[in-house]
Amino acid sequence: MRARDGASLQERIVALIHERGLVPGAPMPTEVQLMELLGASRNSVREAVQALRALGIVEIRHGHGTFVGHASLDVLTPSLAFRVRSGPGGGIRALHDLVEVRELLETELIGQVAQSTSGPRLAALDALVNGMDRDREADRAFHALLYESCGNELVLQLIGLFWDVYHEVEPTLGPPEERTAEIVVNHRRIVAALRARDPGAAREAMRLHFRDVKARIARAEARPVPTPT
Amino acid sequence: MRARDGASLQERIVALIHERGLVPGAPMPTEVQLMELLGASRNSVREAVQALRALGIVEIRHGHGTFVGHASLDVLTPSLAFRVRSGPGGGIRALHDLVEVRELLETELIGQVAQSTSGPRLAALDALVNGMDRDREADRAFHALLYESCGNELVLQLIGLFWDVYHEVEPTLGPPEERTAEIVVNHRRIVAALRARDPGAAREAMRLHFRDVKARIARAEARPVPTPT
DNA sequence: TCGCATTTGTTCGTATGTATG
DNA sequence: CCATACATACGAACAAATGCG
Repeated sequence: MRARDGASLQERIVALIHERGLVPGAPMPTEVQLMELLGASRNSVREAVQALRALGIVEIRHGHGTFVGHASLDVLTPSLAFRVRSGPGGGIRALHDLVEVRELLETELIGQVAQSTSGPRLAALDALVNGMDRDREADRAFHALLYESCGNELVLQLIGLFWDVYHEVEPTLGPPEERTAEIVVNHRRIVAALRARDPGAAREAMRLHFRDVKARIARAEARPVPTPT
Repeated sequence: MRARDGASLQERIVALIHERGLVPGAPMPTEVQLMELLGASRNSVREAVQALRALGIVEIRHGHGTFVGHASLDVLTPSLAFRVRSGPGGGIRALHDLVEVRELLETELIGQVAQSTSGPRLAALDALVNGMDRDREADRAFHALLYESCGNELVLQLIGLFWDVYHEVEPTLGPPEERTAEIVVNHRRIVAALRARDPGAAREAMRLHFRDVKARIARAEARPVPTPT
């Protein structure tokens, strides 16, 4: 193990996880054990482990130990948010691209689930729409619930990730535009299309929803750039 | 700056980048400068910086300095690859989900570019298909070139990321199945649909392409799990 | 070509905070 | 309250890579 030194410590620790068949939640070797396993000092081991923590590959619990992580996509929020913010023109363009990817995914997905969304789920979606003016998170839950029946955990996390990044960057666009009425109408239209089991209408409703989101970005683009303190 | 200690060093460094308006490629403060700016020891600073490096937020050049990174999505390859591999059942299910997301994105995108792909681009695509039996990377370049005209850098990187992760994990499925003929036929069908400027046919051709990819995964699922050393 | 300064990479020793039994 | 195990943090020193005069 100490022999092959082409790989970085970070990569060697990942290889070690796979070799031992460690599954998410399993305890990692302690720092001292990693030191002797990898033939490296404590600080080098810690730097590698911190990098893996940033990637969600391990989880660290202070005073308790280090454990194999689930590599959930939400750990990538800082990276994506940084990417968007540091884009040209204050990141307006990057934000537009981000929303467009959400639109791509969700228009395609909504067409797939349009004919198979159950009655109880429709009722739950209705409830979320009703709470949208009060609860900010209702929108996030709405979009997650829409595609839950796909059984594709990755796409759910991707959509959640993009939602998080958008709502982290969006406040920098300027003063919040409260257009709750528009938003609610757009979401009701989506649910109505699902209830009618009409994939084409569902896709169209989704496009209209994102048309408004992109319009908000376009308005911010036209406005003078807010001075970044 | 030294005052507020609610945020982690990692977050404070990111905040510092934004406060100073540092753009990708710009030089970061040296480790010693970060020490005094953040009021932390060198080791602590290094651990935070290494985490940011893993996320692609900074780039480190030994003996030269640390620079603001581009947060390109390909740094997320280890995280996604780990996630797929550590999924239940050797990650077959997670791999299926991954390919399905690619399919979602690419079927939607191909419909968008079907009517606007220029002649020279079509010729370049033809050339890539012809080289696919020899050059493994030709497939990656093909899918990247398809959507280049969208002008959405994020979606290009996402598709590249998924391609990389798939081809990193795929060899663990078992012995390579060389079905170059099938692959070439599928890609030719896509180019033909673009040449005919037929979005519906393009989407269908893309579906057929991914149908074969998913079939390969399904065959691997039926096979006994290869013992992980 | 050489030597020097700068910067990151690695290691050691030590002390402190935290969770568990 | 104590003891143990673990992660966190700090300071100092030396090694290695890069750039420059």
